[in-house]
Amino acid sequence: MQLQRRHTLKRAQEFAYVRNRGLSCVGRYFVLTTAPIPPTCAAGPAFSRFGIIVTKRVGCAVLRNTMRRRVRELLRAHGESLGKGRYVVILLRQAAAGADFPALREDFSSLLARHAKQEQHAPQTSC
RNA sequence: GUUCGGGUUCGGGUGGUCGCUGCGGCGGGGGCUUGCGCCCUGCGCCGUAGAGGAAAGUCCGGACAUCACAAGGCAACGCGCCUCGCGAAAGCGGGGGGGCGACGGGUCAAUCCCGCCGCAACGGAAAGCGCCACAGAAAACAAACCGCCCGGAUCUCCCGGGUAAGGGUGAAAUGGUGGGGUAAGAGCCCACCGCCCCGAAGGCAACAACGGGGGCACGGCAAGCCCCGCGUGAUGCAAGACAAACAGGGGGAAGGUCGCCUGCCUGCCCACACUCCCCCGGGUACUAGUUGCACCCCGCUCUGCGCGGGGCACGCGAAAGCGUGAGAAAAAUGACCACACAGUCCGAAAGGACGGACAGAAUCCGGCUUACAGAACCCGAACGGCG
RNA sequence: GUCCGGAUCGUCUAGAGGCCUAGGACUCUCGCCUUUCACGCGGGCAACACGGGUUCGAAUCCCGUUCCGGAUG
Repeated sequence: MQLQRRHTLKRAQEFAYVRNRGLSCVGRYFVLTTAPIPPTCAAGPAFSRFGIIVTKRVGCAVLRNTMRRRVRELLRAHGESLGKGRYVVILLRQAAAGADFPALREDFSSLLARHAKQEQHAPQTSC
């Protein structure tokens, strides 16, 4: 799937919305949180929007850039299974520092499966 | 050839598939227009460009911008041997001078001299103030604890005087060695060395061969205050410029006062409400607008960052010349695969495994500092081999 | 991004070149007191972020590094 500028979350309000309202799922390297797109958003739910959080405790700037790019690549390859019309926030944990791409991919796909299961059981949260 | 030290350059390569951001073209969509057409775009395709030597730390210096305009003084801050070169400046480099430290040698010995190597923010301590703990008799300007010598005495012990050679303390103690001299001593006198002053060959200069004079005083710290010389207005692209909408109201300040080059003062200028401050209220398009801002200037122009000319920087090259010129904005420059090339580990070998140093542009440029695997080249030193 | 400031026991701090082998309070710990606990009394452990330089001598002065914090739309 595509991952252009319009597919990214930008404002602090949007990140706070996902953290307050969304369902989260913790893996070895990531914390995945998703929420339905808010009705106040003027844009249609034609696509999902993603935000990646890489804090300073992950490492120096070069390492943070590399990890963020690997997560972007994961989303580009596997992000479609999260469905459309959602806000998605992915937080990199400290253990992810220096993890290579196959390990990240394995953890991410298992996290996606668990997240889909959780989504089925949980009722749709009211906005 | 090996090792060590210093310097310069480079600091991962080639190809493929998929992807991201900027720009351009074509198409799509939207808006305006009767229309030609113009504008916008969070869309698609194609083309093209896309992290560093330190991009880092933010330690210096500039460009640029604003503070209405330019000026002087004080304060504050920075720099500080001489000379040459580069540079806008900061700074960098070459050479030299004196200084300090280690080593070796000279010498009876030394704080002295010579050689060699290394180091440094290296103006001034006889302009002034301050500090120099402990120890020591005494720590900065004069003094004398133990001693030594002379004289006296109530004669081991005390008193007066002379002395600064010896002892001990300290980071630092009133020039050093030898000789003369003396009651004992002392630059008291002499020789050599050192030091200070004057002159001076030489040197662009810092400096200084050498000569004369002086018995010799002037301890250290200025990365303590300070003095001398030179320099600096302040604030920083979140500087600033442009554009939309709206609605203003109330209170206060000072009459030579507010503001002003924003640490202080003077001077000058402007205003006398159109100033400044406070409070209440209103507006805010754009996913925080556009620009500054991504080589620059000029010309042509089919209006396309297209062409031409000139200039700047960098790279390649012997030269002529050729090539290149990131520009994001919750922030692109990536992921994977293959092949060679370095590197580490295991192994006798074949081979196998691991796996790319330090590190990510944010207005730009020049330096400084810090981090750094490895490669190439050059210079110097030591050791060894061959001729 | 730009511009500033700071670092001392586990915590909060004192310190302005020698009195510092760094003081105080809380904490911790040992003992005393008490039938026991608390309070109190006495003792102990425990720090100058790191690396250079100036100086006879540095927590203090200077330079660099590391870490932490603040202001600014």
